Amino acid sequence: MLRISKLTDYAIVVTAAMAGDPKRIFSAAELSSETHLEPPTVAKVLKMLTRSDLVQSFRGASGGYRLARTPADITVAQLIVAMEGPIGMTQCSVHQGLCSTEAVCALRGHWQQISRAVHAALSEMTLLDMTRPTITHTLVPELKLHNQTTESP
Amino acid sequence: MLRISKLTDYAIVVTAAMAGDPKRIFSAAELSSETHLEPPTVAKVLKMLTRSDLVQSFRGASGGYRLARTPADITVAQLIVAMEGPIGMTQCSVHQGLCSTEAVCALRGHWQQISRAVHAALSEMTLLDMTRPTITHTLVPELKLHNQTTESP
DNA sequence: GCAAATAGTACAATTTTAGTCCTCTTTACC
DNA sequence: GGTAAAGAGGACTAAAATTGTACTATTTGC
Repeated sequence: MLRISKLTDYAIVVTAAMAGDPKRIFSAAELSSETHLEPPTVAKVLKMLTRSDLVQSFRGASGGYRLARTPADITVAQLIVAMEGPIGMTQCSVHQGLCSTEAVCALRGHWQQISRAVHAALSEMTLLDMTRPTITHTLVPELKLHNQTTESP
Repeated sequence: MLRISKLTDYAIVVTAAMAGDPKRIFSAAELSSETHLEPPTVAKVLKMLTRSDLVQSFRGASGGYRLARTPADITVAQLIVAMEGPIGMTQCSVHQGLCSTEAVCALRGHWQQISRAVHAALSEMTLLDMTRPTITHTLVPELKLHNQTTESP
């Protein structure tokens, strides 16, 4: 299915919640009840995002977390990279020399191109976009055509 | 890392090998030695691709496999879909109603948009492209060369 | 009929991922 | 200063997905 991990998914849910009030400092517990995710999970995600400087943390009593930048300046690509490491669809497109068939396989360069294209697509969507209604935003030219509204959340 | 499964990777290696001589019928054993992948693995991949009509199979003695279309008409997106099912980065972008937070999470429509964008990027790269030297082809949305409109699922 | 080849299914082992818990450090406030 | 709230960091367990393989059945050419 070409999927991101659940933890990455959670990271986006949590940061999208924070984007609703970008200046405010949220405790992990608050974000947990707002997103309906388990407290330990939310805490784990926030720690990871802090290490990548996508959110700022404040320790001590009345501490918590806040987005490090405005929602418009945080992309889905950045969030995915923070949680999973470099975007690459195959091992060989990220690390050289780990694949046993690398010597006889000419595909590595192509995978790198594909990964860059996917990365570019993911860089088009910001956290601000994620907080807006679905229909307004278009990502790639062709997609303007079939812009259907499939859901009502 | 946002990756495809190894089996999907193998599928592309195997079909890329077949693309070198699109008319020829290859046995699974031949493709195994050509790609340096284990015979059972190659067999498994070919069976899956056959079910999705990306390769044709010929049973019986002197049987084997052949690409069902020309390499230019088979995209990486199609191969990924054949191996992994619909491209969707989260469960909710493929199946409705399985995510427990769906009721309170407004992200589903956005994930569908993102998935379509990724699908579009993956539809730009064909098996023919994969057999060519790396440097010539660029794929990043801004530099897009050809607009082939493959349908989104 | 026999040999070569694919079809289909099932399975065991490995690897990843998820989720939780525990201890330590920092800070606000009385 | 003491205490409680909150994050930091790491370790660990359980569960799930992925892999790779094996086995049996079926088809076809000679």
